[in-house]
Amino acid sequence: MNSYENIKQVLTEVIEKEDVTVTFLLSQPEDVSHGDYATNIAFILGKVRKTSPQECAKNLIPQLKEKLSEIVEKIEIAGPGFINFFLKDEVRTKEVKELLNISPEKPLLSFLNNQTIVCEYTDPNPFKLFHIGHLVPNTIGEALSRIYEQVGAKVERFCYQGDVGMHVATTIWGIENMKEPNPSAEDTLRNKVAYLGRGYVYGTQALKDNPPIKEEIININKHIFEGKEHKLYEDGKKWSLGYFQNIYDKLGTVFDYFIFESEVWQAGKKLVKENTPKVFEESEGAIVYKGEKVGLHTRVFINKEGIPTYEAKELGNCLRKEELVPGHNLSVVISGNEISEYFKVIKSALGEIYPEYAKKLLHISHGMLRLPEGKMSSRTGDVIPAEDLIDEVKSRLSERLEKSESTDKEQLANDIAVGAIKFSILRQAPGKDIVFEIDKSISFEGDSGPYLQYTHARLCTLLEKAKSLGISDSSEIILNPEKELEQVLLGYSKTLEKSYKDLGPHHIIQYLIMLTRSFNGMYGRTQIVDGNDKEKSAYYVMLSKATKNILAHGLHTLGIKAPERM
RNA sequence: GCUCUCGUAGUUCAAUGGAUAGAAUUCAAGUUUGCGGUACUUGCGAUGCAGGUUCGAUUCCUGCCGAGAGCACCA
Repeated sequence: MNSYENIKQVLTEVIEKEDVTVTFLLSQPEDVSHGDYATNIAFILGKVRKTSPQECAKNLIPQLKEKLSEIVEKIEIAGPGFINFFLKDEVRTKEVKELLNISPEKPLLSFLNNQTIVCEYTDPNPFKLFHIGHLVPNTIGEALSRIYEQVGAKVERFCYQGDVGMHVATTIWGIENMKEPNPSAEDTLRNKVAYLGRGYVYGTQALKDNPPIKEEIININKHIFEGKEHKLYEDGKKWSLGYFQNIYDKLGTVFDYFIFESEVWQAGKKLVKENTPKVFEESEGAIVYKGEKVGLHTRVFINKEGIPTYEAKELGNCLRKEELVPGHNLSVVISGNEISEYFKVIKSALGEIYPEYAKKLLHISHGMLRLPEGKMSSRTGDVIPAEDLIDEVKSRLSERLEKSESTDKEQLANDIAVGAIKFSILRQAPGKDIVFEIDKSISFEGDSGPYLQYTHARLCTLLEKAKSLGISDSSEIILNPEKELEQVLLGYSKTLEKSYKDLGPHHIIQYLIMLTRSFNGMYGRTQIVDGNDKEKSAYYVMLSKATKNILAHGLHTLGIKAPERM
């Protein structure tokens, strides 16, 4: 039992003796001078007793002191009635030493032991560009998946892709009519996909200029929906998927399952049909769900052509996940916030048919990624491909990378560029739009991915130097304990817990920035590796190693690589 | 018009109903003979407006003002 659990238990015992059932908080104060832990228990008790929090605190302190004398240096009342706990230095340092054993490979916490979570994210559509907007759900989805894994869950990663529908038919029509030769077989995937993109732009524009061609596109759509043979369709899908895989490799995502709309639309349509008019109803030739009855709005699930829309396909998607991972405990879907309202309708409809499925469905929405230069548009052709953005970030790093000590500079460039982008996405709470400024993201100064990675790389070389000088990492001599750094280090698992409970990877980012700042503070005022005083050095080396461990663990949990050389 | 999300330093972001509202950046002033200075320290600077609940509100409730997204066969 660590000191946190110990104090929490004692507080629980004390409050039980008072014969009140309340929930109190025990947390780390932001300010070191307020001690290692603080509780609001006196406020809660004061409310019940109708006495002042200070008075309650005063009454509690003697028994707390007695029960915690082993680990606590002092206990104080502070401010309007907080009780602050100051650990004995040796107790705190001992707990910091235990951090030397943590590794990203094994889960740090166990809230979700034996639970399985299905997590769907990224969801690019074949035949369309993998644009910078897809980087957001991918980054958030990967980070949340890893957070779930770090609290003990088994996560099955899903990618759901729209390989049928009007966007596909429009692309095919465009390619067939735009009078451009097919790419040769040995051409790069990137070029082949760009070719598909031009087909989509051409088709969209033609449809706008000449609405009657919609008939032709609808015919292509039906043809593909019915699963009939189509050479261009087969090729195009293969190119797209191959290209997507290259990007997943760069981003560091390994999906367990890919679901295609073409394999779930029948099931979705069937479910809707079977539940009409019980759940759905016919309206103007289409089959709709009247969301108004639960405070939402009406949405079309099957259009009057008899083709299922996004909504019905999503129902099929839910059923498919249940088939692939039977009995999973939670199903998370990460998507843009423009879908939020639709998703509520889908969830409500599903809930009328399969309440147990709807109950475990969790939708997490995110904002758009915007570049200061201008707005994105998916129809006019000025969409920015994700790969172009990664390349642009890489090229701006090139000057820095010339003096790098790394042996694989291409890999390093990718890791820093992707890390910079991911950091920018994860640094704020999911939901709001993200303004991505390339130069700030790679600045190496201030809040940035490269800043964290660089601190990690410096720690690695520092520790190697210590090792080569024969300095151990477990000194018994601690003259001036680095209280602040130790406290921050001990706060990591609480931060991870908070990130899990809030579904907010940004808490980890905030924490890592605080950690590196705190470490760099010590680095600036102390000589860590000192061959002339190995005993004293050992303590600082221990702190450095713990910092490196936590930093590596945090970055890994966010899906950001932590290179050992930069 | 209706629904949802959101208004915090000049700018980009934080803050389970709690202590002096934190960071970063910009600007100004410093530190460092020592391991990667791509560091560290100090200063300037903010809760849209008006009520309410509470010992305590950036957080919860109501109204107003402002921004974005969605509102029937696209995804």
